[in-house]
Amino acid sequence: MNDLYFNNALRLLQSAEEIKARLSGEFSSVHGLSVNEFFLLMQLERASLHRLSRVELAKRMHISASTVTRMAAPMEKLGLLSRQSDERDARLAFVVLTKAGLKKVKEARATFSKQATYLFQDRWSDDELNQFSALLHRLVADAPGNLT
Amino acid sequence: MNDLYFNNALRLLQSAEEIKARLSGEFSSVHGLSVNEFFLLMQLERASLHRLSRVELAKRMHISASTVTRMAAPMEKLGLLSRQSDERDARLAFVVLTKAGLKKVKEARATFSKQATYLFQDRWSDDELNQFSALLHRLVADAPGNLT
DNA sequence: GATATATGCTTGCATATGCAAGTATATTGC
DNA sequence: GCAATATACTTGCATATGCAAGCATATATC
Repeated sequence: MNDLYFNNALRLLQSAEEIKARLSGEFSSVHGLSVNEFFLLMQLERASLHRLSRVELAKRMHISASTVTRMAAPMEKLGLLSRQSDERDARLAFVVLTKAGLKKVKEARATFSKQATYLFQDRWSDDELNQFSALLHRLVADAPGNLT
Repeated sequence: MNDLYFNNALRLLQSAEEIKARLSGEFSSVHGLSVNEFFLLMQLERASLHRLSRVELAKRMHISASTVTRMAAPMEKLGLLSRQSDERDARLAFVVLTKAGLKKVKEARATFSKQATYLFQDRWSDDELNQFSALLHRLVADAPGNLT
């Protein structure tokens, strides 16, 4: 058992929980979104044509296909998403970001950015931030849903 | 909006999700535990007298008190935990790690460590690991449930 | 071209979790 | 010492999520 590996992984997970806990309150009150819904919008914002099949979205978000179905339904009612079928493959049901969805994700991104700033600013230097960013990049660069 | 802060926070959250997704499968099949149950055991392992009140445990884990109640019940049936009241304050119901629970958390820690090793080894040098660890420490050092 | 297999999505059920209300006990203010 | 308030825990309800089964469509095999 290597304590250096162990501690790093543990600290990373605990840091993520801290951040997520801090984000979730503001997200729901200000934007009416959960953090996961925000991530879904970001995946679509980044995708070509602002759309993804449900299965692809599930893979990128590390969630099940059924969860995508159920997450998308209420956001579609709110007008943030719409549904689009594929002409060639009738099985496909794309989740598409609407104009309103695009606006929403940009607003929510500002909240996320503000919280991230609180977290790192005054605690880390720009050099350290860049180091950290480069190291994390190696962990997520080849992940299917990497948003950075 | 500062993209450096934003990207770091996002990468950190995405890395954590990657790791958690990778861990959860092996944890449930090998140890019969969820990752969160493992974290609960680790909190108790680290606590003085191997015990914590439910409220304190909830704070350290960023979960609600009711979730602690419900997580502890089945683990108590399995003999990993027991319940202890306080003589002075009858409201308190400590969650106590049993001998079997201590054994289980040590086994599970080996799994966690193995996965952490897969993740970082060959990708990061020891120097980088130490840098990363120090930076993360600043994020979680003052958190109530910091396990490192 | 018919059958078998694979893929994408949805739905039923089980589990996990938070919030708010309820209950029991402690503490505070007077 | 009593009433008001605070704290610790539990429970009912609502929401979120995964798994497995089911359905529709596509692809492969022959």
